Amino acid sequence: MANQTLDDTDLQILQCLIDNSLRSHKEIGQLVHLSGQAVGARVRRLHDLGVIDGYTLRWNPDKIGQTVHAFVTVFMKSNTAHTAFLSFARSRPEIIEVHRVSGEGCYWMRVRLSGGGALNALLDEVLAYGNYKLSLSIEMVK
Amino acid sequence: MANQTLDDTDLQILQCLIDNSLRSHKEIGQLVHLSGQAVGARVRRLHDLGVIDGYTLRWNPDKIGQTVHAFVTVFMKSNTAHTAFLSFARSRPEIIEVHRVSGEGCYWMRVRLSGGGALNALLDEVLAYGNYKLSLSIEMVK
DNA sequence: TTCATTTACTTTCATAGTGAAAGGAAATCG
DNA sequence: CGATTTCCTTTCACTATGAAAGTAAATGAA
Repeated sequence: MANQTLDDTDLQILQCLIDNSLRSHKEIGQLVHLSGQAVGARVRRLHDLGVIDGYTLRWNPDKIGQTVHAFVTVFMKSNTAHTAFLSFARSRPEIIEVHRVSGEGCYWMRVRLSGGGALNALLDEVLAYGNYKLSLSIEMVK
Repeated sequence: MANQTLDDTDLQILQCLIDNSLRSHKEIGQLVHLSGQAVGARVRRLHDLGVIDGYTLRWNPDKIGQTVHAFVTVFMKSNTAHTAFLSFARSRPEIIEVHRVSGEGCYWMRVRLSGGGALNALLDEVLAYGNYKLSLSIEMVK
């Protein structure tokens, strides 16, 4: 296999697919001056290199009733609570994303819920592991 | 057009596509007991209803050298800085996502950068609009 | 230099996925 | 009761795809 590095064409293809992963290789090929098959080969390489992890949707949670979008910074109350907290976080589908962070708090997470009641219930459960700070997203402006 | 509501099958299809948007309609159809074409029609409806916004990639920014992933909460220093800050944020490709928030600060944003130097430079610019709090993502654990 | 190898591409071809159209079954409604 | 609507299936034509074969340029060794 070739060089581990990506050239400009690879990045262009990547950007193009991030924008719309259904674009055909042929169409992308016209942009980057390659045949569709050559684009296909590069996409496969991006996959092999681990640059591309998978294909997914851009979608609208509030259209299925998940109107609350919030960010929660968690401050663990003890050193032993970490693994328990992690398995809790992983088990909850309303917790979309969790990061171990340095700076403010120990963990940061993004949650999506159907309303204030659900948020209240979730935060109550978080309290078992530590304190938190909450930011509600009013609008995603970018 | 039909009812505005989505049934369980629609949600199953949605979940399936979020997991892997390249799955064929036929394969999804086998899961939800429909023909591929019926799945296609429902996917089109999800599009029309605005539930599905587009198709994109799950990918790995650190593989292209963007190794720093950070969350920045911004506290505006004046009421007039908002629009300027927004156009600044929108113009910077390293600022991936921006939300207006209630709770901690005025805005929350996610940034991806090539290293500490770039982060330092970006934060310097943010200081023109207000103060900030920074959290570095050590690892995305979910 | 010359020949062999590698890399990355194009073209060709067989296969699979797609949307459009036509037709059918069940539910709704006057 | 028949008409309409909704949602589905089947069929069909078209397009996108990956595999294979062939080509051209670059690299490297004798």
